[in-house]
Amino acid sequence: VRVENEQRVLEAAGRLGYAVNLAAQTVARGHNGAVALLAKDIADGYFSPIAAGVLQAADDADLILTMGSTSGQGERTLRMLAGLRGHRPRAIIVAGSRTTDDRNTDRLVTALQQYETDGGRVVMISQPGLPFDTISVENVTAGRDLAIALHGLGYRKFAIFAGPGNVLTALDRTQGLIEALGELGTEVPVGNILICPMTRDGGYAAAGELLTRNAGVEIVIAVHDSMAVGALARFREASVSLPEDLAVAGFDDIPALRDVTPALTTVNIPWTQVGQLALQLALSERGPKRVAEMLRGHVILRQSTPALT
Amino acid sequence: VRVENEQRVLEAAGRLGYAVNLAAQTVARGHNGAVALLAKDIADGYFSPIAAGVLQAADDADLILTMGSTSGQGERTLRMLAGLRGHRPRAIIVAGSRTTDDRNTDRLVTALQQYETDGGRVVMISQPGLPFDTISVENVTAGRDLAIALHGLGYRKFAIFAGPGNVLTALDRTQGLIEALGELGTEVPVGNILICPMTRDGGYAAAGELLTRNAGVEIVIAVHDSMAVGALARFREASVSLPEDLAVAGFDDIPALRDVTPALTTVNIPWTQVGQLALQLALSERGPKRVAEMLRGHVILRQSTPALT
DNA sequence: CTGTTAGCGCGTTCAG
DNA sequence: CTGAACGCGCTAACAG
Repeated sequence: VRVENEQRVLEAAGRLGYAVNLAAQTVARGHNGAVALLAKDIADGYFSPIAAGVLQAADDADLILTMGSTSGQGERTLRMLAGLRGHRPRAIIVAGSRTTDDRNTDRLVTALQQYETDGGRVVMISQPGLPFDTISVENVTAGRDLAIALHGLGYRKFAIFAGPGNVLTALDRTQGLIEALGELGTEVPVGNILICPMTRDGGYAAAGELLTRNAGVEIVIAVHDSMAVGALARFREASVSLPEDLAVAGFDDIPALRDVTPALTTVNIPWTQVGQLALQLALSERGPKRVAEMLRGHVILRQSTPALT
Repeated sequence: VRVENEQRVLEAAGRLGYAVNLAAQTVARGHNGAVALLAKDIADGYFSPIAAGVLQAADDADLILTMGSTSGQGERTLRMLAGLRGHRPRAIIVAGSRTTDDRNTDRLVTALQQYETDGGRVVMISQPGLPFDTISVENVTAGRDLAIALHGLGYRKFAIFAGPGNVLTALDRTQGLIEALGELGTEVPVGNILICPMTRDGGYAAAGELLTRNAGVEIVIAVHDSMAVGALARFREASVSLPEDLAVAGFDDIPALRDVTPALTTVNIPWTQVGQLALQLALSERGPKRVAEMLRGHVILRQSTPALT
């Protein structure tokens, strides 16, 4: 293109206040260049670290991210997916733990495969075992590592805020905890394993429940930090001194932990890296065989779980 | 439409995995039905209550919200606006305090007027004095009310974390504080007014600065809660007992205050209502004369500012 | 109520 | 390197 003409056009465009019509581009090209994130199980007000990881990765790649969050409802997830598809994203990333009893998984898979047939790209986060490229996290190992670390500090009387009974992430972490403790000779009484929503308020409620039982517990482990934060608030209300009277630990190392007292022991999960890998995968061509990568977390000991002397 | 035919079409659509092409709809209709939120000055990790208010309102109205956040940079805001326009939203809401020295305001106004000419709808939040429909907040009054309340509790030695020197919201709140205190006979020494970014980290840094000065202050007022939360963290690190040795107050009543100790005194700003009004305005036809509504906040006293005896 | 037709703004040909 | 023509999937306007 001649420079002179380019200038002339640009100048005219500026004068007339022209703005590209991305919708028209999308129609002509078949997709809109953006990546969609379909997130289930977003925890509470504290924005899910999963989403945050993908978001940051998208930002670094200078990519637009369309987001849809559904409250774990299978039916709603399907509707949301249909809506997202309407925008013709070049890739869809599905994040959030799968549940053991979701009858809609099949329909989800079908819809996503349909989308792939239409030329889209699908990447799953935290949902191993589905027929798509997947990035996930070693939740059982994370549970084991945390249990071993805390047992090493001298803790023996555990309570576990185990999350809902059907969320795989919660189940895996709980399993890891119980398994490792068992191998170390420490049993967790069934009564000390509390089922509750994986949210701040869920942790708050479970803490209240635990208080009424007076179970002589030394430490509470919540399978997600947001629950641990809620528990902290409830214990504080009940004038339990932390961490002297009771230790607390969580999982994920969410950013909100910065402003919590005492500083919370947790298992850092490299969500940013998960997000980057997922995005990278989403932008790449689909290979002949399915990618299935697993990442590990690492325990971070902080003031909420001092060594018992 | 005959029910029989509708069924037949729907069934075929499901079988073929049909998904509407919203982009094509947008091209044909001229806009995409969504409302865009162009937010400046998003505070820190804690998502701006302004955006949260609009988001909630949009959710209630079952509307899709396109968001663009710019870090207060005038140049970037313009580029972002161009990008948003490309998506053909039916309305654009511009949120975030205006600054006194932004040379790009004129260009922003021009671009937005161009958009209005093309049939779009523009609504401003917190930026009074611009030629568009506007919802804003009485920041001077909020400052005055908080000052009067705290003076009433017995406080006389104030420090103010005043935010950046060019953000109108920060300036107005600071002005209200100083004015009202002056009328009550309490002067705030210029050295006790700290300029800092309107973020958690800004408050954290300002608190550190204040500690080195040893100014004999009874109470710190930050012009935004996120700064107050940061200050809390810094004071705690320095083993200042709160609120015994030092009181702290903020503005906005952001949700993150729930998990902060001690509970923070603040001025609740009805951001949800602001968001609702803005959205309502954005969906309505533009009237002959400009709408300019002002909302008031109200002081909430909590444990961080006990009465001095 | 139904079938038909003309654009919407842009990418992608294919000639000039 | 440039201009013209076609088609993307859909809405709106119109005729049957």
